[in-house]
Amino acid sequence: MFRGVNKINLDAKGRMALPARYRDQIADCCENQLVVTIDTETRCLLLYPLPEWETIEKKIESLPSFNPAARRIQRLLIGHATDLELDASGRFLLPQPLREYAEMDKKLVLLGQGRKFEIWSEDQWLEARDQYLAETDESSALPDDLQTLSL
Amino acid sequence: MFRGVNKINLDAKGRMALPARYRDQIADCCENQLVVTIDTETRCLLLYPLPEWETIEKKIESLPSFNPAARRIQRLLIGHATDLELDASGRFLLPQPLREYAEMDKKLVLLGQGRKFEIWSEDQWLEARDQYLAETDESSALPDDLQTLSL
DNA sequence: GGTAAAAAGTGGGTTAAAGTGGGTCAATGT
DNA sequence: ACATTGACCCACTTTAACCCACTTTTTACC
Repeated sequence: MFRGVNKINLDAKGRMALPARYRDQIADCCENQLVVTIDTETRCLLLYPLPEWETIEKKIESLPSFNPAARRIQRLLIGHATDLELDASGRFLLPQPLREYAEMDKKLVLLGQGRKFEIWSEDQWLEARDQYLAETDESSALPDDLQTLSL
Repeated sequence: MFRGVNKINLDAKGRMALPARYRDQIADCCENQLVVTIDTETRCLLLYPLPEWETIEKKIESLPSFNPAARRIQRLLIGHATDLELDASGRFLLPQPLREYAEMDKKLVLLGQGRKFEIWSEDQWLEARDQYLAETDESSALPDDLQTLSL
């Protein structure tokens, strides 16, 4: 389970370092094999351990090719999914097209999100977060089984 | 499983290079024998490892010849299918009629799509992608078993 | 709490590999 | 026979993988 916010710098070559506290876990669960792809709703990236991604990919891939909604998801998610491997110092290269998509410059935020991470440009993240905060919990409709969630 | 976006240049002779990261896989699964054909829904091309194509071709061939929709698919897909072989530097020649169909000039995008690739003119791809992104996940009707897909 | 040591983060140089362009020659068909 | 096209080969340019070194932060121990 990945948790937490991490401010990270992208270097001039487009590399970012995975924070040290996640490295053991990543080495264990996927031998440093990761997959990044785009988030289709917001301009951020999703980072999965390879096995985790593969289960998702299988479901998406087996959808009927003539269904337009299926093609859309396949092209967006599988189309942008890129294999990554950590280098000796725990860094990886973010593919240029994905950096462009998420409007990334130097300052990034890595968000732990359970079985995956999200990677945001810091500006985009702060903006999105403030917007979320501006909405009240009541104003956004939750699925039924979450109405009773107790924090 | 093929994944990912790759920006590729078409040279003056109409050749494109298969990105190095796919070469081993292609050499293994089909000894560099590929088949390219058109996508019937959008102006892009489909690139298959030969064995993969053959199974698809068999299915298409066995469709009833008196069904007009079947004839359409047969003519379009099988009709445009062209065998390709990688040269020593991992490149292949895209047949001119297919280049015209997909409105290709210099800048291309190769999209990994599971068991096949898609090849787009970069302009066409960006346009199609932006259009997909403008649709929300909710608005596009997915098959039931994917409604619950959790990324 | 301060200091030293270790680890993490960061930057950048080097080198090998990938990508790209183009010339030549052989094959094909007119 | 000639023109056109594609296969093969070679050379140049660009990129990214690898390695090393420096800075900063954290941790441990005094």
